[in-house]
Amino acid sequence: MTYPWLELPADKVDEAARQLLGWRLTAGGVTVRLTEVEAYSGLGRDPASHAHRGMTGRNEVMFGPAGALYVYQIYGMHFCANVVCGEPGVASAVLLRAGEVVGGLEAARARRPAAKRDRDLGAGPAKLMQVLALDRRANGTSVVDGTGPATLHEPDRPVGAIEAGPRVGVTAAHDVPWRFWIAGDPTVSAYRRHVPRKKPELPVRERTGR
DNA sequence: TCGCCGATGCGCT
DNA sequence: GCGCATCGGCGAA
Repeated sequence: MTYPWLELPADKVDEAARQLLGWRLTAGGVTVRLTEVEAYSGLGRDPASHAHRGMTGRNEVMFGPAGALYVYQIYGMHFCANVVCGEPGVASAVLLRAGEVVGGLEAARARRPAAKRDRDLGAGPAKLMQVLALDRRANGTSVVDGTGPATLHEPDRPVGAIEAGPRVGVTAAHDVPWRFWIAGDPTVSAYRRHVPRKKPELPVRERTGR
């Protein structure tokens, strides 16, 4: 199989994100059709990118070859995955935000008992990971050469219209419309602007003077 | 449907 | 020690 987005240079990560819509990710006996993604630039000018401040132990994979999964843990309990794009040395990546379960429906339902409707099964970056039974062990594995737990396959039907808007849950660079989704798809969550978690009121605890 | 909130681990300053 | 590219349950509207 050929992966056109795999060949795109790092500065075209937004184009890679668009191209990834409609591709099918298979892992753990479940297949998901990508309906919502976000681009993150590795050029050093994207403050929202995990790689914005250079290479660290966590984001190391982002600096490697395209086609690898960059998996990170968020809020201590969830995992999210990116597909690394662009040439090695530049940390561009595409976050997988949502998808429609198109294979292995029973397994998907079993893994996400909280989902009330099938369209909710993969409607979120961490939900995708749950449905596909992927976690930190998938970090650094390839989705293009068959050696990893997850594999990407080209779309089996036309993708149709694509829409774009600001990225979700991102504090910085709110003006960049680098979230892409398949227009009208029910698995795409409504956009919510990032609300900084309200800091709990300063502890009213009196200084005990001790 | 929306908004708030707690859960919970760890990377990074 | 702070804050996070989140999710699900709850109560209010």
